Amino acid sequence: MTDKTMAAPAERKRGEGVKLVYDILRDDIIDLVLPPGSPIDEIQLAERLSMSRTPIREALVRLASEGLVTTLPNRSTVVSNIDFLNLHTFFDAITLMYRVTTRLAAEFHVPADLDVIRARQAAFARAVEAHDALAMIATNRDFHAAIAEAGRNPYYTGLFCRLLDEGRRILRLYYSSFEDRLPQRYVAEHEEMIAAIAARDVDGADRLAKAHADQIVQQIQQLIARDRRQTLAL
Amino acid sequence: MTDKTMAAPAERKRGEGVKLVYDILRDDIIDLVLPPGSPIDEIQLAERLSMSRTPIREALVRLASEGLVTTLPNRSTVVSNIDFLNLHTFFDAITLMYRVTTRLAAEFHVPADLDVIRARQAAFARAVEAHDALAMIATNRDFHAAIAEAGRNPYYTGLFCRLLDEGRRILRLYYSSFEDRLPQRYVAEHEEMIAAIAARDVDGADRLAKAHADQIVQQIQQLIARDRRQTLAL
DNA sequence: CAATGACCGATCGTGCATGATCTATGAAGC
DNA sequence: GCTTCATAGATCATGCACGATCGGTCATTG
Repeated sequence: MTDKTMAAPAERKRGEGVKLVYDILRDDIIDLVLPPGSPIDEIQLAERLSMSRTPIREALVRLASEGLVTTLPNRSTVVSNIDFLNLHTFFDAITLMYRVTTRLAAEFHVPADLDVIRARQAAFARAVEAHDALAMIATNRDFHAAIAEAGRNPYYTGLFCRLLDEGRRILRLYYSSFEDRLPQRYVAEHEEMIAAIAARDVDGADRLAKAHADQIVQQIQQLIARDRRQTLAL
Repeated sequence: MTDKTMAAPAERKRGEGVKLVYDILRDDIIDLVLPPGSPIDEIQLAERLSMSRTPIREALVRLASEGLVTTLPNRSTVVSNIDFLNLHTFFDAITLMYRVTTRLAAEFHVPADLDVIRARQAAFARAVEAHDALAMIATNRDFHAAIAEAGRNPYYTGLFCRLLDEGRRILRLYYSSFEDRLPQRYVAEHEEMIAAIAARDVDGADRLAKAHADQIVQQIQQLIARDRRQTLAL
């Protein structure tokens, strides 16, 4: 479908086939190259990637267990829908994960973690500078994932990354309506969070994370509300 | 290996093979029938369940994505170890999940949820009555899973159930050392939690959940410490 | 006579079985 | 101790069969 997915007849080593398919599909789903509801045909994919159906099925099983695709028994497997009715559960969970991961990062980080976090923040700032909304979404996710890693709780990082990826899908739906004021604010908030983490100010980090999460939740809700009005206006 | 896993040559419908293998392996891993580190041979399993390797591989992929098994590339897949060094991350995460799920249950439950929760509590009480430690562990998990369901946040329930299952594995290692005093206390604490949920007392439910979680964490830590001493005494 | 609904077969795609191949490991030989 | 080779087991390819959907045909009814 995309040029990227077409160009994969290169030699690949044994044992990397499943991961290859998994990564491609995961990226395409999160980037909405495959929009929710798209059917995923094993045979087409097998031909496109010039491999057999077996590794593709295994990648699909993995994606299904993470909720990114839904397999209809004996029929097809489709990209999972975004459940707009239960978005509040998403907001609730991601806000909590923002908070606990940032808290733990302030508590348990080591100097090397800060280097990674600052590098991710720099990438985010560059994306904002370049007005590249897609890059902003991706680098923002990486920034917070790095903070979570510094907290060193794999249970939280696992859930948090899932939620961040789901957030990427949602934001992609609306990224065209981004304004420049908010991203600049995010850059500043990120800097404050880094400072709190570096100072091992757990409560401060928590407070900033909560405020940051509320910002993002509010932004998404506004984007959705705006979209609703436009839809109704037709 | 067990009689249960042997008895599976019965007819099965198309599309249920993977789920069958997945459920059997999952139960055996959580119940420590397959202790951590056990190698899982696809061919042996295929012969034992009289099916081909394909559905077994797909079940293993699913288990791997949930962290219950670890696949060493191009070698074998083994049952994942319990990481005793990082147990504190487990305790931290499960305590938080106890709290948020109980809070949400107090907020969002409907009357039918309470029926399920009370039924699970009755089953737990019966297990305590019968001094059946294994049943206590299992029914306790079901009780809290029911509370989480009543909270209606699939992100939390997903992580919480994973943590509860991991807790089952840990407890199984030490279940022989259970005393009768603690389970009785758990029954009483469960009753208080139900009352708080039914009364929609969010803060009270939170407080009780935290106390309950602390109890359980403390118990596990004591069991481990006792085991350490015994190990050193050899 | 036209419209609607049930039955039936073709077709597509998944679910499972099995064969072929490669890789890592451990044992044997130098 | 290093190299070579045999072997076990994972990884991938391919073939077959079942199940579901879709279109057509025919009977029934207004």
